[in-house]
Amino acid sequence: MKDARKIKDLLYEQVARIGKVFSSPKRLELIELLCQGEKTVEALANEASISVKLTSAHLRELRMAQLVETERQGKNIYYRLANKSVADLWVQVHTLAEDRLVDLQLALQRIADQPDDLIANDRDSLMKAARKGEVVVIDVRPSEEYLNAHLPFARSIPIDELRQRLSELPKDRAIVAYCRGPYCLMAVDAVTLLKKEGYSAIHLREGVAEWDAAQKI
Amino acid sequence: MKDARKIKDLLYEQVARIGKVFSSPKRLELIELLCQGEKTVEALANEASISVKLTSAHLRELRMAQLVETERQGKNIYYRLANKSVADLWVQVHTLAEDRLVDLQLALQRIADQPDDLIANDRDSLMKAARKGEVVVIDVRPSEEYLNAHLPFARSIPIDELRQRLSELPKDRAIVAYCRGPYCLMAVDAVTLLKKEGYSAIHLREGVAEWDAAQKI
DNA sequence: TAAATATTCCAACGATTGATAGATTGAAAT
DNA sequence: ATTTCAATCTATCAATCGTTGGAATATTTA
Repeated sequence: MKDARKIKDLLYEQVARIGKVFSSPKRLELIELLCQGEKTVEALANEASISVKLTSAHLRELRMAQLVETERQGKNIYYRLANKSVADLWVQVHTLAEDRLVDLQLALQRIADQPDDLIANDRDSLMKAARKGEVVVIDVRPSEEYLNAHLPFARSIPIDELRQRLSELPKDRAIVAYCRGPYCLMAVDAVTLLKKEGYSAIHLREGVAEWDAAQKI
Repeated sequence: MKDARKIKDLLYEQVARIGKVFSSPKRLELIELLCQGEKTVEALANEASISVKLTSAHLRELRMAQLVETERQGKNIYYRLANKSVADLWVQVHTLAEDRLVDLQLALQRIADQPDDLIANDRDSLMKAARKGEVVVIDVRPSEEYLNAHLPFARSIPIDELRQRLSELPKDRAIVAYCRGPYCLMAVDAVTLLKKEGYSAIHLREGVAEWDAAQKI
């Protein structure tokens, strides 16, 4: 059976097509953005700070690996993840990275002012507190992303509007802010602003994708 | 905040270090082998049909991504996965690949003679049947791999010894054979042999890694 | 101490990839 | 029908990767 080798090579090659998608930083960023809901090429390019052309090229890779679907709506072409398990895989990849790579751990620690992990470990108690109204959970992503999906009991206050809408928030309870995930800095900024204004604010590292992936394990 | 961009780039770059490991067919094969237990460089090279040098180079990538650990035992250096979640990630990557890539589905169907999936869907009933002795589950991998970990109720009959040890197996019950996973052809060969010899044999696509990963979801 | 074995390091080759610029498609608006 | 706009395709260059061969390292064995 000499061709057993050929068959195996073919199989692993196919799987590597998926792995390849997750091997480029910019593609990872695009995947994380797509975890927040469908987006146009231009929107993705802006968010990821790369040219539309390059974005299109990366999205082509995603399309060829069958990980995204496209749909034309008027002038624009919207991309979305083909499957929820793509988001789950993204979460598992970055979780493993955070687990194994010291450099990444250090970089993440430098971003957020420490003790915000007490919550990530403890989803149930956060939900209980949110349900009872003991804490206020705010989603600081753009409102379209909130509408697409959000954590239970979360209120939408996009980071751009936060300063003007501070009066909506109570000062006697903790404000928990989250955004797209651990690599999105919007929640960090929100917490910084809130603290400066005298609120007791907590940064939740997880986004909707991380939350969902954690729920089902 | 211009350097928000720099921070993000750094973070995604780190995660891509993990993704990159899963982007090469040969590295994937090495990971699957390491899922079966610790192995020397030479053993890995033989199993993957590549030179020791190339194996060493690929293992270097794995080491730099902190996904494997090494230990010297006498003359040899043994590699093992640094963490169970590396095996889980491998399972999730190849599962997503099988889910999305038609080419891969077709290739897998061509290997096995169809209706062996009835079991994969149905782990509990297989276990019940195995517990009651209604079916005989055999692990056709090398015995070291069996010793490292195996499915409950499984008996070790390495593929090389199967022909001589046929008398150990009953003809009045179904024999379920499994090996390293869906890309390993040992169980397929075992089933082919058993059927030719008049046994009723069933191929279980999953290996220990797949089984474990499925259990905890 | 020398020889044998297992593995890694180093240098080099062609193949592939990420990124950029220019030309092209294809739907929508005038 | 023509213009406009979003997105893709093509060509290109430098950088990186997979692979191979030769030299080097470290450990065991004689």
